Amino acid sequence: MELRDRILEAAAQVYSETGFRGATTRRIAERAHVNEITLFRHFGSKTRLLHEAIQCASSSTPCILPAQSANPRAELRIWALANHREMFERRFLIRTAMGEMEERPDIFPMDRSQAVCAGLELKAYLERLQTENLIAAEIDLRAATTMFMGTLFADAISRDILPSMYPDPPEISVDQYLDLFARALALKEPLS
Amino acid sequence: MELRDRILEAAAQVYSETGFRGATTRRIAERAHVNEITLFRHFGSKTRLLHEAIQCASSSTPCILPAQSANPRAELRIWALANHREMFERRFLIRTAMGEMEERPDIFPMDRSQAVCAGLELKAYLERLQTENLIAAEIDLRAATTMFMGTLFADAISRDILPSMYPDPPEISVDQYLDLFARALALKEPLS
DNA sequence: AATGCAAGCAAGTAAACACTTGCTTGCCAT
DNA sequence: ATGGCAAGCAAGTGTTTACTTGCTTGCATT
Repeated sequence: MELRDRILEAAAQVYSETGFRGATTRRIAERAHVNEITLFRHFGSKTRLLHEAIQCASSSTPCILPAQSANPRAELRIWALANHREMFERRFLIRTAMGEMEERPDIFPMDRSQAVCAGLELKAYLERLQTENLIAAEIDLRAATTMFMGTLFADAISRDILPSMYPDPPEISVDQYLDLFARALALKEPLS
Repeated sequence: MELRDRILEAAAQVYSETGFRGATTRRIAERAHVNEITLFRHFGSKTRLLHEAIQCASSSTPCILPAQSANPRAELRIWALANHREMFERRFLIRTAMGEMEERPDIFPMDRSQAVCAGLELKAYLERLQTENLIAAEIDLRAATTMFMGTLFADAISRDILPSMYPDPPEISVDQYLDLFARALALKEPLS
């Protein structure tokens, strides 16, 4: 079962680089070191192959924020870095899929994407902190979540094409974002 | 000279919807209600036509922050809304161009894009406020600028494909972002 | 040794693509 | 009225595309 995975990986790569129209069966076959006909024997059509390949390439194991928060600042740091890394590693796929979203809305399940799930998890985590009075009560946590996720997302997909805007490595940038975010939320550390 | 502009507009539209490969000369000609050959007579080749069309479609008149800030909060609100609107209206072009950035890096001049210029302007504006002690001195304004621009940018290009994440209209969302941003900066209003 | 299956190879099909050529039509200024 | 110019139309070029068919090769199981 090694060949099938090799084809799927090649297809996802070529799609990420050149989009649906640019991902010709010839190019995918070359990248996978496989005869073009093998693609059709395994997946039936280019469309089905790319669907499966993108599904595979976009699935990920979500990073989880702890239910009991001992050190919110440190926990958020680890979580934000992990999520930024996930999005950054998939930036080619994300950018291409977003660019083709109107033409092929079903090829990339945005509703269950990394960013949306992570956003929901972050919001739940912050709400817990708010009930523990570690976050000011008047803060709108949905806007805060959207703002922070937007910051991480924009960084992950723009960093490599706008180097002048993102001169620092992700670890430093995420720290800076978290500093500002903590100020905005008036985040307090829990007692002892 | 109306025909030339009609072709350019049609080309930019079709490109935004379907990308470079999808923007066939036939489709562009149909959209512009023009014979396909007219495209070649006017622009020589598909590549040159699309280059010019995208150049046209991405040029914009930047919204300017005042040099003397009387009411930072209100000034930032107007500025942020105008910039969000600019990006939102061009979201199809931005998404498509970003998706094809590696394959065709020169087709969309990202370095001089709306977002980058706006970011520089915002940073200069905030630095002025910081020298007037309206912003806490220890704030890293470059990170703050990147964060706010990232929030605006992610909102503008994701809002229509992730409605569950952006339920409020832009005017309300931008207000919420500004609330949080002002808290993060510890922004004060100038005296009298 | 015989069978079956997975993969490769050669060749071809119909459609779409960018772009060209030759000729016709309509309009505007002289 | 006549000339020039901008646009349309018809037809065709060579290339690339997804996908098919017929046949061969190699390997693993019985």
